[in-house]
Amino acid sequence: MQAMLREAKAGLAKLLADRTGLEKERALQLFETPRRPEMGDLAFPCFDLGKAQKSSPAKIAGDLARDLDLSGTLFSRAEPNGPYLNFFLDLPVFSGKLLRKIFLEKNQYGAADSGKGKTVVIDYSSPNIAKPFHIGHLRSTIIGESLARIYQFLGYLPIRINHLGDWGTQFGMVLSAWSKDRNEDELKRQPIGYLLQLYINYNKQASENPAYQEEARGWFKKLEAGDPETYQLWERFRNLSLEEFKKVYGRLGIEFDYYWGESFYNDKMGPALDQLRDARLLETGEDNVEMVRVAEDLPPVLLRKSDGATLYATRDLAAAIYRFEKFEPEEILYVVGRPQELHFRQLFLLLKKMGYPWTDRLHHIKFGHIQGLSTRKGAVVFLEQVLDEAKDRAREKIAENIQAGKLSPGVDQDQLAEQIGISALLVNDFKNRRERDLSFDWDQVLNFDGETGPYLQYTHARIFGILRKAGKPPGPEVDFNFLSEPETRELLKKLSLFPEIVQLARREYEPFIICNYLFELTGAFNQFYNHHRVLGSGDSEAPRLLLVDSTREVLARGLTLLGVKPLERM
RNA sequence: GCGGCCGUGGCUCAGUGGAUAGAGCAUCGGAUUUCUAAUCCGAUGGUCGCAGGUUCGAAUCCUGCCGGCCGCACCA
Repeated sequence: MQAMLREAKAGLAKLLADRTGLEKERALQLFETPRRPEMGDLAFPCFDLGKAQKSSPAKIAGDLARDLDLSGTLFSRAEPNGPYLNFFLDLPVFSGKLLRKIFLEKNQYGAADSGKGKTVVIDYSSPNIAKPFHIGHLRSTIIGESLARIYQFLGYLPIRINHLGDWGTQFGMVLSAWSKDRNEDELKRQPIGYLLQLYINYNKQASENPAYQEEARGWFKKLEAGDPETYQLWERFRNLSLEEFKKVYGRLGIEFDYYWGESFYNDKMGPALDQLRDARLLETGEDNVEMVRVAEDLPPVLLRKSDGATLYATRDLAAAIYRFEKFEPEEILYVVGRPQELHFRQLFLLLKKMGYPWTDRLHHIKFGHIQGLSTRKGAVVFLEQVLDEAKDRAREKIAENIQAGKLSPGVDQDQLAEQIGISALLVNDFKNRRERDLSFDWDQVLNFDGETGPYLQYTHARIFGILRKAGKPPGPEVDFNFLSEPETRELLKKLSLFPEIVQLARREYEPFIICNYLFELTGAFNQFYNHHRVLGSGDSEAPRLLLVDSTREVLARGLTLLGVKPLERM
């Protein structure tokens, strides 16, 4: 699974294929990483060969170890170990190749042009207008942003779309509530909080009194019909909410290309519905609702309510068609929670039924929802609260470090605390595979020890410390024979994995893979750091400086791909 | 009821066909005259939910059961 440099493996695979008759591709797949470093750097299990040759895997491993000619490869020797054939890197050759490559490619190490000329539309974040940005929205926001950066790094042109929830019946409620009891001062003071309050109160009343329900629907119909006054009011609410959201995006360093909320597709749904009608896919059900049956074992997709108003699915339908026609993307990614899995399955099937040939380019990038995100009293936790608490915690540590003389009092403490807090929050999320439900735990978010954002940042800052004090820039003309200790070897191997890690993260739409890798990388670096000095280490100094600088390059790039800004001191 | 996802040390999670199942937190013990101790080293801790099956080999694949979460026509 974990792979060394691709060429290194490919070379070995060819050797093995020539010698044994095994297919090269198959051999390539079989490579593994040995359980423990002493066993070797790359392992080849011989079970398949044993079966094919009707011989014992252990004997085959032994024979191969004796017969293979490794000259010209990155490996110096092969050793049988039971049914495994273990290869050992020729470290000076390997480190020389690797570190020179990173030195030359700089922040493009791991990048690719496989996405050149291709566009990918990413639909993410998408909070609801008039509702607070709580930490449940964080996942979509940061996963989407990270994917955008990963795609960009691989040469794609990402289109970042924020599919704001700015349309729908719930808006009718807010408008209706406002019409009954408005408070301009409150709206100015805390726009989202106030609009939310209107919505909550109204919703409560509506559940008891059907007349309220009716009235809200009436307001939404009016809005959808384009009534100027209603539209203006709606637009005002929308802008107020958007301003609030942009504050959060600013803190996270995120900029969208388009804020095309659901309202944006208001005039694009008609044609889509006509098309469905022409194709005789649209059926009329109970109370005149209009719907399409997409599969026998799935519920039908409702596209029009009995009062003629549209639904979420109608807008998503129009959006998909519009986006595809406008951008002709290689892929459209919907970074939306797993509870909406059925909705997207239906949507994709619906588009397929309409005859669009690109429906296999649509992907629902689902993620688990956050458990326990409410306070003891049961209120939702706002994202900004969490961010501010993490920031406070970081501020304490910064103050300690200044006191201890590890950090100059001149640093921008607020900016630093902000960045550390953000990394804590983001990494707390990226630590887990995205489809898993995430348990939100204050103690965990505010703990800066171990596998955390601050750990990654701290490692980066330490590296900067060394480079700052080195006094001279690292160079590639060094004696690679001095990079030989076990800790050094492990760090080098981790560095070599980065390009494939990025590819894998894209293939699986999984920022976690990069995050997890960064923990392996920084873990290896910190072991190296605690066992070996760089500055003043004589002949080792120059090669170690190059190694450390390469680590900085990869760590900084990895953090950036996660949406985290690397810190130079902390 | 139907469908989907999940069940791995006290807690949070990696590992999804291969070697003695890993990490972080927590607990206990240790490391700093020298590049930041937000670090590192060590110890304790697991019948991988349960029962069958497939395989040379299963945490991983198949079947059944138990437990939890989510979704299932006019919310988004």
